[in-house]
Amino acid sequence: MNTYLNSLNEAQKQAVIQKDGPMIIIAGAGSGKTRVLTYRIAHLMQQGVDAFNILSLTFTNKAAREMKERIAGVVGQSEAKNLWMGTFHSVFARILRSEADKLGFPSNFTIYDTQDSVRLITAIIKEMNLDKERYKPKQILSRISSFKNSLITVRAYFNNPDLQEADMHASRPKVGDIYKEYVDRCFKSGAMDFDDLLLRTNELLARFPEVLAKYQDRFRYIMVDEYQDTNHSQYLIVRSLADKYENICVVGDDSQSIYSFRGANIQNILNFQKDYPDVKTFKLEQNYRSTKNIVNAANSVIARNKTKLDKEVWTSNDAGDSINVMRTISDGEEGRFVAQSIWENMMNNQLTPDNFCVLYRTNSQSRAIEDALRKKNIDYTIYGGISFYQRKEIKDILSYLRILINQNDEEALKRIINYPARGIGATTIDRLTIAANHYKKSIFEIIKYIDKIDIKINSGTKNKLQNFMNMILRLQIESQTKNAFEIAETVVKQTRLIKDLEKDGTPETVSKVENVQELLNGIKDFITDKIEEGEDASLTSFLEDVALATDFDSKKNDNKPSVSLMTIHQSKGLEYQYVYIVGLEENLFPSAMSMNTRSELEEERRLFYVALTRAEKVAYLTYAQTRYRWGKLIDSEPSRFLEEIDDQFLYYITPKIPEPSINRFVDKSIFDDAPKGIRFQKPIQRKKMERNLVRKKEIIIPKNLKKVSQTNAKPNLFDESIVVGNIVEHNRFGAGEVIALEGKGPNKKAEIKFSTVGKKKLLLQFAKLKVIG
DNA sequence: GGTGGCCCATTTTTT
DNA sequence: ATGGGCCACC
Repeated sequence: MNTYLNSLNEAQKQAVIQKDGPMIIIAGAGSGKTRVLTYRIAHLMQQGVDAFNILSLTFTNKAAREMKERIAGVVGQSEAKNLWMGTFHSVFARILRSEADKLGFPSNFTIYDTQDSVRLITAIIKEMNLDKERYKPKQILSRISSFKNSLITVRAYFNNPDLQEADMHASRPKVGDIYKEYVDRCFKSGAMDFDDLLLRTNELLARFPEVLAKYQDRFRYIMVDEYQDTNHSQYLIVRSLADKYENICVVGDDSQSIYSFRGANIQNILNFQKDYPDVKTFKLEQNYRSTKNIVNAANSVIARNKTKLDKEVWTSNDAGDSINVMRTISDGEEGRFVAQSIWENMMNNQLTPDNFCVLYRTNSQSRAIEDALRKKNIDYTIYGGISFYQRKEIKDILSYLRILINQNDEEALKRIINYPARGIGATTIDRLTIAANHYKKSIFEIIKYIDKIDIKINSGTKNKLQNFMNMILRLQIESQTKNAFEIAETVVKQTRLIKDLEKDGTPETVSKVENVQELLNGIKDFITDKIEEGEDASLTSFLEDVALATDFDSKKNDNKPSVSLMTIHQSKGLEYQYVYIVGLEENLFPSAMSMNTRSELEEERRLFYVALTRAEKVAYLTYAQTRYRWGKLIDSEPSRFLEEIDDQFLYYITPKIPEPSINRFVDKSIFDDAPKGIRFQKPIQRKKMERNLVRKKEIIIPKNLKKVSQTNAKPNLFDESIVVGNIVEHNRFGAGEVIALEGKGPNKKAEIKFSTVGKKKLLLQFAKLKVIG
């Protein structure tokens, strides 16, 4: 038989060679799921199935790309290229583009990201004169999103008394009206939001039987990865498409379902066997990734969940180290511990930083870790947070590009119509919006016909509007002959955006200008890549990529090995030798928002399970007794998850001490003005561990040092300390040498030669330099 | 209509 | 702590 089959265990092999009919692969963490999926697709192709007839849906673009590469390794590049592989959103965006006219959308429809959606909803709430305290735009959006993911259209909403009652009860009787207006406005703008990409696909398949038949015939073999995180809308798409041939293979792990907050429905995987009674079930239970201690510890935690499928993950790997538990005084100390520990493990085991990963529940926790790693000169890459494409200066340019593709794109238009300033103010935009709503046209069309309609805008402003419109129209014409890079470059030049940014010359704007440059380079790379691969290199294609890209997908430019910092959600599917899970505190992890119901808590527990099972060799769990949150120092209790791990797998670096019970009835901060008693800290018991002593010495930082770094408010401490010849470190530019100083007090500047960006003059009071040599 | 300063929320996770 | 939104003044 084929050689690749020999590298598989029995369960994996069975799953790979099962060709037809419905099947489910329950894949425990680290059980070689991707291998199985990859080989299964390759095997199908070797059995004569045409790549064009295989649809494989993944959770991230990155997963799709990697899988495609691996399949190419087995069946060859040219064949692999024909596979339909990608995220639900990207695959169906592509299909929607080619069928858009049926739904009344232009084929070059815009994809609204969350920011666009929130802004539109904010505008609608304002136009409807609703109280934005009661109607919080983000909350409204998430409600609308959940409607869409459950296929509750506007009409379905108004036909459903229960839903309306619920909103009435929540004192938000206008939710349905906002929903309706939001959908109308998206439609008028030729825009779909993320949920529309799924909802409209369902609409397409439901309303047009011939379209359904076409895709049913095209996708004879369907595979869905991470099935536990599909929502109802995705579920229905898959069911519809698979309805004819029923060659449907879903893969997932119910223990790793962590996206219910965005509508994922764990029941999809739990009920798969009910949907297809003649389903074949395969269980991948052998874990190849982690040590026994890690696998068993993870099992001991997840065992507490009631909702789960029956499976037993095991490993034949070594027992390995115990899982280390570390308590620190503060989040700052937690960061320093992590940095110190990573450094020691790197030194002791001759490891590069890319073997380490720090996982946290919320993005905001990254800061303390970053600070500590930077101080130790350990390279790190931070994933998530505000993505590059969300930054204002980038979104502004993208908005210009979007308008060129789709002039009805309302959100793009509103961003740029007066940026850079061209004398078109809020009042004008309000009037245009009212007219647009009245005539059921887009704002851009209103501007086009501004002389022909009754609108209260004076002639000077009309002129400005027409100048703006003409500029866009001109650029549109240019965009027909230029490629995406050239047109972006033209936009930047013609709109004088960079000039506008440069005019106030603070270091922040310097970085903005660089970001713009980076965007242009990115577009250039995109075009080169696509042309090389013989794929669509158009501006539309670029914008779609951007809209659906996650932070992971934007490849980091330098490939210097670095420690990875990310939220646990983002770590799904990844693995690292050493994993640090930080912030294991009640109200943080599990999150305070997720402790109200059993199912929410179970999801947090699955999240913890995911985090722990990322580790191959060593895991560290840390928690801090105090932490800065909302700009305030708060006390924390250790997470219940620490208690839930079977003790035999744990090693307490800091001894486990009974926490003083906290009075939950009275907020002690109301006594803040009372005289402070002596703060008694429990002596640390040093029974077992020498290595702790070493660590302790390293990580205890004099208290005043912390103060110093935090009171950078008024007089910058480094003002006087920096001298010519110092080696300093800058947040973004990295290390550099001070070659000259000028000015006094707040105007004092240093000229610094950076290896990365060359010479720069920076105002010391802003530059936040650290002397490192 | 534009700009600058003040105030406020923000921190759960993301395609 | 920090950025974004809003208001008041130019």
